Amino acid sequence: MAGVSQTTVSRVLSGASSVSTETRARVLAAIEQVNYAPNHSARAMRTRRSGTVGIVVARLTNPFYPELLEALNRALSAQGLRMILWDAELLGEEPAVDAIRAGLVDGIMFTTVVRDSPAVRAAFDGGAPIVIVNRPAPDLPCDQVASANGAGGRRIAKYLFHNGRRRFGVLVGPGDVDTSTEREDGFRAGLSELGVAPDDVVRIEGDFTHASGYAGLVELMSRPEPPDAVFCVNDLIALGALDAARVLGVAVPGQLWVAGYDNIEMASWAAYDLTTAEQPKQAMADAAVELLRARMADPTRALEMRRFPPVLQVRGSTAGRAESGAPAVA
Amino acid sequence: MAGVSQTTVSRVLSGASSVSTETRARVLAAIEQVNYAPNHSARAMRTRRSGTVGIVVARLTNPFYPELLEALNRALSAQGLRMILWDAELLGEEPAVDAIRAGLVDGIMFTTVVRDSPAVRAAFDGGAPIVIVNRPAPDLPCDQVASANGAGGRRIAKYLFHNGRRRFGVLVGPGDVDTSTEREDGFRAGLSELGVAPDDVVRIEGDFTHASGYAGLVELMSRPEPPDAVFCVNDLIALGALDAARVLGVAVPGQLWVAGYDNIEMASWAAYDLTTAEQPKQAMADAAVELLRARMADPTRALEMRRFPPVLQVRGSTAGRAESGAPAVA
DNA sequence: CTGAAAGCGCTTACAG
DNA sequence: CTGAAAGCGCTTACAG
Repeated sequence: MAGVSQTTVSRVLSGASSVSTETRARVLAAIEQVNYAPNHSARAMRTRRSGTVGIVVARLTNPFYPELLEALNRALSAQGLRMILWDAELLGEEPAVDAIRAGLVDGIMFTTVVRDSPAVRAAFDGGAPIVIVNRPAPDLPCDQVASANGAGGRRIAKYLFHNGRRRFGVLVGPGDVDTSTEREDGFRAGLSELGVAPDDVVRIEGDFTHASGYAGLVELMSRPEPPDAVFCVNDLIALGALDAARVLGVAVPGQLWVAGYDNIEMASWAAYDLTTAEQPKQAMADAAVELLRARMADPTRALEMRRFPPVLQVRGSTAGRAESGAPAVA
Repeated sequence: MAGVSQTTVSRVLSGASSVSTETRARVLAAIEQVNYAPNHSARAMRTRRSGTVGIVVARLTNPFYPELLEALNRALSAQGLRMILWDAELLGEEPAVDAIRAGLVDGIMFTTVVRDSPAVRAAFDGGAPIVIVNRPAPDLPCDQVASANGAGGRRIAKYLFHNGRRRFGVLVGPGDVDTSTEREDGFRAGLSELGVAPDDVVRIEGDFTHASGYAGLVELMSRPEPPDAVFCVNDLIALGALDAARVLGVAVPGQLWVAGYDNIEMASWAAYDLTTAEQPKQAMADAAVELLRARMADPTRALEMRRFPPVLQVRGSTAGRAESGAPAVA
């Protein structure tokens, strides 16, 4: 090399300790010349830090997830961290959990439902740095970031009612997924506070897909007294519902109002123009990274659950009617 | 531990060398009991294999990329590999290239335009295991996988012409991106072979977004002699164009036919029902992984460029007219 | 079939 | 400000 010890090279690379200006220059020149790059594994082995965070996703076909992924990538990059991606549908959550123990990643984030399993349970109980984003899981002991789903559902209920809607449909996801149940429960609670009878809220369970929303709306509209407003627990379902309305010839918003949840990019496109509860994805991603780093720094700190209030985006699928506008007659 | 040497443990873990049945059982039991997980960094340092592949993406907001990402993830998982994800828009391509030298990843795949830079150039010239997927880059020396864009464009041209279309618009991406120029050139070549005058093909340059397609169609339809068919070089542009048609009151397919390229999931939704050239994403992803592994195994093998012929998906945006149907009058 | 030893490429006390 | 030495946790010849 260029006349100095390994130690010194390490020092100029880390920048932590002091090195004479002249030596530093000499080392830098040598590095440049040899095109030297420090070995990641060796460094990770010594420091016990990989600089990498595991992200567990599923259903990338729901545009919400790529959008969240971009936000997470931005938040991680800002902290000099990188992400390794696992698809829970392909492999389950075991590989991610194992990766923590193997030192492959410093921590992981789940953006999906976390199925309980011995390995998963052991990781949580062992206090591994894990954050759950987007899907609240009250019974799992880890830091969490989620939308204030209940408040969001309630807000949409009030918005629809105050604008004259009286017969409601709600298109929900699988019965055991908290994002869906929280939004639905909030919605129903909001309506019930306004005096709407439970019978005037028709519920159809499906999954978080376009196809499910499509089928759900077809079913709703085939009822003797079809609803005049439908709340879909996510945007993808709502887009499916709007497509079904289009095919059935149901006028939106003339005959039916539709609202979603998430505010994915497509919700704003002319074909849909969907009123929806926006999740502040970047803020949520930033919070998730912050919580993960805090946990890594102090494994004993108290668990935190951060809820982000959604912002109502009013668009054409509810006639663009202002949230606080005077009640209109249906 | 359980009465054996480190060497023996390593052997039962790797499974390569022979270990007596009894010893193996004893080791396995101990591993189970201690909940032991081998350290990834140490292993990677010794074997000089990380088992990880870097994927460089951008514009996850174009649904084509999440779909490709899922396919890549599937192909990599099948080989026991994992992926680390970089967003080129956030960080450029340097981190990925550096990661190879640092041994963080065994190779990388670019799914985006690769901007030439000293570091990038050095990696390519050094014969690093790199595969470019989706975006052909003829001047970069590495294995590549791409759609047969020229053939795809030509095929759409013939399809439209043989079904009576005579005045054409083409909505293209940035002028320096090969996917766009190849598709456009194929389209124009196909029309020219059929005797269509270049003046009957109006070209509008934009980018690969919904907004760009929207604006492009508005411009096309404002011309004195608007086209009766528009080819969009990707689906996202086509969806924007269809939304513009909807807003302008231009009937599709009555007044205007629209075709895209990619066959993203949304192309099949009722709101759009878009005729498009499908890219066989899983086959392309499988090929990319195969090429990368072949390169890792033999750095001296000849460079390969694999082209995948697209499959025409005929839908409502071109009246669902069969590809080989008798010419209809416009 | 099994083990002792070397070494992968770093960082970090410990000395000077 | 700089260096020699130890050690992170594995795998892989080399012996037996």
